[in-house]
Amino acid sequence: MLSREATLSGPRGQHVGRVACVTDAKAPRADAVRNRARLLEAAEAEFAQHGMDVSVADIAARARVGKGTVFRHFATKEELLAAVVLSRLDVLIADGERLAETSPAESALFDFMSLAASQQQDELSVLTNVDGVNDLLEGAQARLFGLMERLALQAQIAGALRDDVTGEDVALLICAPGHVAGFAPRADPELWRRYLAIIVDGLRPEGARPLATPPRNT
Amino acid sequence: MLSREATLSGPRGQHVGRVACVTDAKAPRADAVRNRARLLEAAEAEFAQHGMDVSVADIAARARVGKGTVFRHFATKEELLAAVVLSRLDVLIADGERLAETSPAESALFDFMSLAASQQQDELSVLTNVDGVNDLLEGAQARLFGLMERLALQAQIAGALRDDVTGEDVALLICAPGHVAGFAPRADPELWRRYLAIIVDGLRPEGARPLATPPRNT
DNA sequence: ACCTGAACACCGTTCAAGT
DNA sequence: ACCTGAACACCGTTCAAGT
Repeated sequence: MLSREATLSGPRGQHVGRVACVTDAKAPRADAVRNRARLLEAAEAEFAQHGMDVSVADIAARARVGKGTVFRHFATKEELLAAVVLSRLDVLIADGERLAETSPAESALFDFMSLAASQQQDELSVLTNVDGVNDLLEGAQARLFGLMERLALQAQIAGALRDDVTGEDVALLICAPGHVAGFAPRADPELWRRYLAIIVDGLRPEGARPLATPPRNT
Repeated sequence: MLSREATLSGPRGQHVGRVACVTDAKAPRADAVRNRARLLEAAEAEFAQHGMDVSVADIAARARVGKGTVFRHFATKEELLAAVVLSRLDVLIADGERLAETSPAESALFDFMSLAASQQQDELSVLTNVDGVNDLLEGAQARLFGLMERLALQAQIAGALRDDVTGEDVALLICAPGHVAGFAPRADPELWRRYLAIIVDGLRPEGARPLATPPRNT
C-alpha cells in the first residue's frame, strides 16, 4: 500500500487551522487566543446587526481590544467576516452530516436546504467573493459541496430529486430563497420558505424538463 | 385582486423624470443636462466594470466634470447607482410590455424572465436596498410589479404557471439565477440559464405542491 | 509575542468662490 | 444656475512604541 500518505489517512482530519504539532511552532500566548475569540464573537454580533457596514473600530470596541489588534489576527476586514462565516458554516455542515445519516433518504436533502436557508445564509457569497488566496475557505466550500453531493445522490436514489442536477447545483440554490425574500421591503420574515418551496418543486423529478445548460464539471 | 390596471394601459408612460411641463419650473441650463447625461453614461460603464467599488472621483473624471458636480445632480453615490439602474430598468420594462402583447400567452412570462435574468439584473436589489425616501424607485418597482402581474395572470390562464403564485413572487425570483450562478467561481457565463430552468420548472403547474407560506398581500 | 493608539491614505460629501 | 476643487469627516490599514 502507499505508505507515503499514511499521515493523511488517519482517523478524522481534525483541521486545527495550521498543523500545530508537538515539536512544531510554539503555542500562541494566552491573551492572544482570548482576544481572537472575543473578536470573533463581537464580529458575529455586529455583522449580524449592521452587515458589512460596521466599522472595525466598533467591533474592536465591543471586543474590548485596540483597533490594531484586529489586524494582527485578521489581515483585512473581509477576512474577519470570512472567519465568522466559516465558523457558522462549520456547525451547519456538521448538522448536515448528522441529517445525512439520521433523516430518511427522500427528505434529508430538503430538510438540510431548509435548515441552511433559515439562517439567511449569504455565507456562500462570502465564501466565493472574498476570492483568491484564502485556502481555509476553499476547504470549507469543498467540504460543503461534498456533503451536498452525498445528500443529492441519496435523494436521487430515493426518487425525490431529479437526476440531472449535481450537489453543487443544490448548494448554490440554497442561497436563493433568503436573497430573493430580502428584496420584499417589509414582508413576513418567513417569506423565504415560499421561495424555497418553489425551488424545491423545481428540483423534484415530477415536473422536470431537460436542462439546456450543463453543470460545472461534465 | 388589484383592478387598477386601467392606468397602466395608457399610451406609453414616457417618464421624463420630473414633470417638467410648459408653465412649470424653468428649464435647466444647457451644460447641466449635458453633464447629467455624461455622468449617467460614465457611471453605467464604471459600475458595470468595477461594481460599487469605483470612486466617484473616477466616475467624475470619466465624465469630464468636477467631483462636486456629481453631488449637484445626485444626492449620494447610491442614488447615482439607482439612477443608472432605473434607466436600464425602464427599457427592460418596455421590452416586457411589448412581449406581453406579441408573445404567445404561455411563453411570454418565461421569455421575459429569461430576458431580465440575462442582464445579471441585481437591479431589484438596488431598487429595494437604497430604500426609503426615493420615490422614483418606488414608482419603477410598482410599474415592474404591475407588468409581472399581467404576465403572470396571462400565463396562469394559459395553464403555464401555477395558480398559487403572484406577479411579485415571479418578479422577486428573477434575481435568483444570476445571483446564484455568480457564486460559482469561474463557471460558464451561461450557467444562470440552468438555475432559471429549474426555477421555472418549479413555477409550472405540473409538479406544484401546495405552498405553506402566503405571499405579501393576501 | 502581542497589544495599543497615533498617524496615514483614501474616499464620500460639503461648501465658498468662481462664471 | 451651475461648475469647481480645496477642505472636512470618516474609516480601513500601518507602524513605532510599549509590555
